[in-house]
Amino acid sequence: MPELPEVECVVRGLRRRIIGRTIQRVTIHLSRIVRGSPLDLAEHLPGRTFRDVRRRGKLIIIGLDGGLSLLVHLRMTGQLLWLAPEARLEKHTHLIFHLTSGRHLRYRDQRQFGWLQLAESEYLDRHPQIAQLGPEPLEIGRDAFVRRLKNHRRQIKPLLMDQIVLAGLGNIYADESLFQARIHPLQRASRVSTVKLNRLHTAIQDVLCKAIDCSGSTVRQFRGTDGEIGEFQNHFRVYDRQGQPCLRCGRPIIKIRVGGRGTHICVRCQRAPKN
DNA sequence: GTCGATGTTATCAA
DNA sequence: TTTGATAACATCGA
Repeated sequence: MPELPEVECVVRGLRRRIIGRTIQRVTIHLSRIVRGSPLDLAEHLPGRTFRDVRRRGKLIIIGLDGGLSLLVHLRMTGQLLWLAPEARLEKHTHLIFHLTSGRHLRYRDQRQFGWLQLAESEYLDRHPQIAQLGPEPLEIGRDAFVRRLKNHRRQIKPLLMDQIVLAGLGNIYADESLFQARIHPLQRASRVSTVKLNRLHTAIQDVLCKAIDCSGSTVRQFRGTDGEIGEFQNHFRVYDRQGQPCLRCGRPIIKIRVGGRGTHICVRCQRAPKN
């Protein structure tokens, strides 16, 4: 579910809520979602205080005192919810942080693909989930971005979604960015002109920033930390708009399959590659 | 009831 | 090097 903008909104919500709060205990209802030893987590977290929350790609990094960090990946349907202890226990709640204030931070995940993992703060940069990640799309400069993409002969959409190449784009924002830059998702990256790649760099930053301002997109069931839904889905120009007219030229948006993922394009605005 | 799809990613085969 | 298929899982809509 969540891509960079959604994860960024969760991170901001967490910052507002949990910094300075202390964990009293942790209850784990589905141990599979904890990477490493679930017992470690239940043993080492009580007594620790949340110090900072940040994001790297789609990964949430929560710093605790005593040199520990908690990594959380929401994958498709993960949620981190800030709730009163008496709040109804919703289905698919797999883990609960009971804070000394009495509040709950609950991890919920319908499809159970997401995970949490304890890590030593000192070695985060070498953590496999972090060390592998490509640059942040909102931080990389235009020329570095163009050089990075030009290096590859792959189809540009799967390339954009490859977290080693660029960290944070997923299916929705890849489609929206390619449409805005007027690039066909099947185009080989090395064959896209510099002009178009420049445009893509701008498009990605524009789309991601707007989505963050809209609190993300809620297509199925994304929720922020306070349970709020996003509203960027109301601004989609291609994603999930198959059959509806292109907002730029009027041609109906079509849905194709690229790299195994549903992909939305305007065939007039995004010219098909010749090969 | 069945099938295919869903915002992610790891892995394997070709 | 790149791709497609498959798998993890629950739910929804056709």
